[in-house]
Amino acid sequence: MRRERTDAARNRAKILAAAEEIVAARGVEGLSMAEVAAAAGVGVGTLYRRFGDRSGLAYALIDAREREFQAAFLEGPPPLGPGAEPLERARAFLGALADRTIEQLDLLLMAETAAPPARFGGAYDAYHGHLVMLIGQARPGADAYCLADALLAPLAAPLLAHRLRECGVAAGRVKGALDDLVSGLAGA
Amino acid sequence: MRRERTDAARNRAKILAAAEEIVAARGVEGLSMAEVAAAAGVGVGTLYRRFGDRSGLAYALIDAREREFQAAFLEGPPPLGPGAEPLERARAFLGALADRTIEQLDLLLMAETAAPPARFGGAYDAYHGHLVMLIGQARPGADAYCLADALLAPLAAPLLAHRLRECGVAAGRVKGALDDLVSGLAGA
DNA sequence: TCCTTATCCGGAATGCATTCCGCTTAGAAC
DNA sequence: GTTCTAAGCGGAATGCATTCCGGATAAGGA
Repeated sequence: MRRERTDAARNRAKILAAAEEIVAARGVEGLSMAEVAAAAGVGVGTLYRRFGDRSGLAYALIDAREREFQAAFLEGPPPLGPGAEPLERARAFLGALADRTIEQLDLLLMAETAAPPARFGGAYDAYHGHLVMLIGQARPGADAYCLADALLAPLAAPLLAHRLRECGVAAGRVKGALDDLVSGLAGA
Repeated sequence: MRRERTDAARNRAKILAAAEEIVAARGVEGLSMAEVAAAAGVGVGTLYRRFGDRSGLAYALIDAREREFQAAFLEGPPPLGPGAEPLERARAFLGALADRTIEQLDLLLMAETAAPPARFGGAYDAYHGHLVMLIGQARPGADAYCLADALLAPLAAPLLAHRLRECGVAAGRVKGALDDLVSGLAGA
């Protein structure tokens, strides 16, 4: 796997910029592959070569704003970063992730039509791995791997979007429920 | 809202039968709207009038096998039906739902591309309501509504499909994790 | 039995994601 | 500077879900 060719890198940047602009102007629904390609001045084939498909493009847009969040929970100050109790970190992490998810709900709604490989790789994997570590510290005997999935699942964009937008549920309640579940893990 | 016209009812049945047949023969991927319409001997417009869209058709196929399950947890014998402790019922229910979800994974994968209204109405609502009742009994003060969503979320088809098929996770582990979470709710 | 009309039907038309493939070019080797 | 080739490019072609709308028809009332 060699370094990306300079024309390819240039095109990637142009595409991302064009996509951001379109999303800002007309929202996520207005984001059609043909239009992004035209705005970026490349062919649609190029777009697919770089991002795989529509949801791959959405993930790329999300990932651009992803780095700082990962830094915060990996090496930032407590309670998110190291220093706090594992379950307290887990609660803080899930709360922060909920906020983040809500912020980018439309983009995530579009991204989550992706096929599993893309969907559960990348950022999901990072979140999952982080939780596995924290749960493993707090409850050495437990199936941290599956518990981490179970705690991440309630933050799926479609469910969140429905509850917050259609049912009038407040974000705080969702976080509260997750807190309860994490707290329940302590006593076993 | 009057009764369905007889020709409409006949077409609905023909469409469902044709769809079942195609799924049995070629799997869910082979299920194209045009093909179902042709096999049923109706126009595609009819199909859309009746089922809304592709995922609506998938839900209709699933719902056909849904009645008996609902009966089991509403009025069947314990531990699924009435008679057992609420949290024990909740564990039994989630375990049974997991089995059921895994059985129909392909159909659900197709159905869950649906927009929220269809996706979180119908069967989901029934499951959710049931859990809300059980959690309410076990923990009067808790936010049963959000906790129920959180416990149902890990059974989302895409996550389950990925973990079981790509990662080699056994179904029992997923159920075990849910058991742990439910058990954690007891001590609070 | 004959009207009336709300409901339903069919399938052509549309729009968009995705694929395909022959052409072009960056960049390494000499 | 020249050559070579893997990587990249464009955009026409394809396939499928979804929409549209003029024509048919079930069903209740006169």
